[in-house]
Amino acid sequence: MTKSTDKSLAGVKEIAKRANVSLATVDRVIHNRTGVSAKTREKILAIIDELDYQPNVLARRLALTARGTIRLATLLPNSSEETEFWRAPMDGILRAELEIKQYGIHVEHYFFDQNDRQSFAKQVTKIKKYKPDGLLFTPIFPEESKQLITSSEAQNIPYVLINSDLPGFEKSCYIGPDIFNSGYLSAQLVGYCVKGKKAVLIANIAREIDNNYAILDKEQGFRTYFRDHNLHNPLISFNTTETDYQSVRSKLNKLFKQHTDIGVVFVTNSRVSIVAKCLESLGKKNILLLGHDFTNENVSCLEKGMIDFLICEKPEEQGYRGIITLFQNLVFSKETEKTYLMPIDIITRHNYRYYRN
Amino acid sequence: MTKSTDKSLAGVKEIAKRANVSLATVDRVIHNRTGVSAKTREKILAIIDELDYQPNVLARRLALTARGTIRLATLLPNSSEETEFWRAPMDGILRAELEIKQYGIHVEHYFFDQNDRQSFAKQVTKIKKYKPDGLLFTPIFPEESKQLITSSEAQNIPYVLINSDLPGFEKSCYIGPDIFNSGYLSAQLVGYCVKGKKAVLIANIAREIDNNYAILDKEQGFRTYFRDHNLHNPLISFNTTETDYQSVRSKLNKLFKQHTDIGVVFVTNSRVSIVAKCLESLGKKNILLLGHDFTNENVSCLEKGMIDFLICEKPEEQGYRGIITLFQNLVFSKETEKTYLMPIDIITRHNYRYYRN
DNA sequence: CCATTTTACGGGTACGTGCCCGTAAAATAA
DNA sequence: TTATTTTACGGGCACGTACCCGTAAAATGG
Repeated sequence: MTKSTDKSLAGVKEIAKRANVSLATVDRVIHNRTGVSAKTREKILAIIDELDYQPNVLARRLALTARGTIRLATLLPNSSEETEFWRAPMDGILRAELEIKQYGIHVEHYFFDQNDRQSFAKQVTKIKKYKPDGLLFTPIFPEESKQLITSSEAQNIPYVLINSDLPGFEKSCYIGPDIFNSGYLSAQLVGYCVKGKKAVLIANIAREIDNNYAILDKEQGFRTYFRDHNLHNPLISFNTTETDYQSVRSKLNKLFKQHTDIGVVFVTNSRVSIVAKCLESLGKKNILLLGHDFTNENVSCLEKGMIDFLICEKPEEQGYRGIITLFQNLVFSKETEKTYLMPIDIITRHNYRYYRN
Repeated sequence: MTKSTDKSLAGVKEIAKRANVSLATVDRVIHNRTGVSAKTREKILAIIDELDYQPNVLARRLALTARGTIRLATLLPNSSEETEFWRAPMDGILRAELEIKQYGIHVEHYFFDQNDRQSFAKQVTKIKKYKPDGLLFTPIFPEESKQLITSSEAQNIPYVLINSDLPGFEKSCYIGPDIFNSGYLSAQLVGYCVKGKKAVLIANIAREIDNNYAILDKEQGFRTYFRDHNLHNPLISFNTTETDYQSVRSKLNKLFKQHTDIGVVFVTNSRVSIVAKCLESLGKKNILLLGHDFTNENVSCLEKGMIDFLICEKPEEQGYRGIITLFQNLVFSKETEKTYLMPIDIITRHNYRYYRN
């Protein structure tokens, strides 16, 4: 049994006593300030090392509240009914906020429209005016996001990217899934469940697909699995930028007439429930349906057996962890991991009840 | 946008100023102490309510450190190579410990031998001598555990059960999986993956099986799924209390000769890797193998494709959350949830890398 | 050798809360 | 009425850290 727990109770006072100096001198050493002779500095550092001194977080923050609050900013899509997904990260952010409010942190929220690059740029200028000490956002628009990163680094303010990555671009912190492998895993599930040589439909339903790494990478991962494992099921891509129910339904209808042997549908984003309803209305049964995200609509379809698998990557925790990361970086100058890859969770109608997003 | 964030900065001082009283009087009201006239009490309570005052956690704990540390005790099986599983909850406990050490909490660890009821009882008497303020344990031995619960309640010390439950017995907090549904979910996976009417082997490999709810409930859940869904695959139970590789191998060998149509093996606890090695050595391929827990051995087999699915219930987090629950109960008198059911996670060789236990 | 600057350090206060102690005023007892 | 208890409140210190201010002693300047 170690005694380290006992030692770690020691504070600045104890150090000062052992070094025969005042609290202030110890303080100077701890904060690398001037005004201490080399000799005493060495002595104090030795004692700090020996005692394995760790500053009391509570007292530190308490003392620091006098110095004013730390300001954080978030930039995420506003969550519409259609893209309910973005509520979860915001929930996580709010939870983190509540937790660290006491430490003198304030968070300001900015929202943009997923279908409007302009709105993103507009919010960015607002944020720059606010001059936050830390920043959290999702790089949905690659070009604008790269600019934001560059300017953040120029001003030396820490930033965190969540939910989707900016492949091949150097950044200081990404929190989210490994999107390629997320697609790869989905394919593995399909591989287990599909019977024979049935065809597999890969459904990309989004306003923008061309620049959308979150979708493109996922499809790549999915297809790669089939290639890696010599599975010869036909893989049919289905792209549509018209995301409403009627459009999706009529297009699916055509596809199913064209390809009569479709046994699986994989939806590359959260719009699974729309597909589920289309399949039901088209009278398509015995089709394995899987897709992404723990939205209310999706879960409700999962529960009824209309969806077989949901792949989820804890969006709530992404938001939470993003804020906590900034907090720890700014307050305790803790170094942030470059990438924190979220688990890729498999949800069915029999474990969704226990899932925490 | 609410202004509540601004208000919540107000502290005791502000309340005192508004009520024209001293800090001490406000303090008395907050802690329901005597020595305040009904009139001023009312006035202060009104102001507290209006300001939505919430005490500063940091300052509170800092002030309280003078009053001595809070003592917690844990009682878990010692983790041998054979039952590596129990390292994870302990890791979580240690992580929590590190986090709340600063708040003046000390945790003492007690261990018992999973195969020896006596050792459990012995540790219980030691714990009673220690007189902890809070207790965390796993109720592997039902009778002894019930006694421990009863005595804890008599002395009014909060306790948390983790990992497996004590069905039908009233207790104040359980943190762990819904074991029955965990088995149910495993069966669902089998249902998706199994081809035709192949037989399914349910392997219970443990020193004690009769009283082992963690195993019995799981098997029940598994079988119930097959009944609920009219699946007529033969389900064969395989019980053995000899847990070493050689014994398991020879018994499996006999079984496979007896039943030639076995297509699936479900191991009801963490001893999946042993079975994996047996299957390999017996030259059995194309058998779907699934079981429990994210141990090193299991993961290594998963990686190599010898195991198809691992079902996990975040044992690390169970330990972490258990300690945090006690902490919040004791320090912030936060009421504890009666049951916190952990997610039931599905791990394959393509998402295990991202899993956090 | 004295005046001025620099170095090296100690004293003291603040952060928000918990709690002990002291004490006027009010209530009760003699 | 006076002595004693009770009520209702204020003052002040402590928790561990951060940081401002003041000041002897040492170093430098002329």
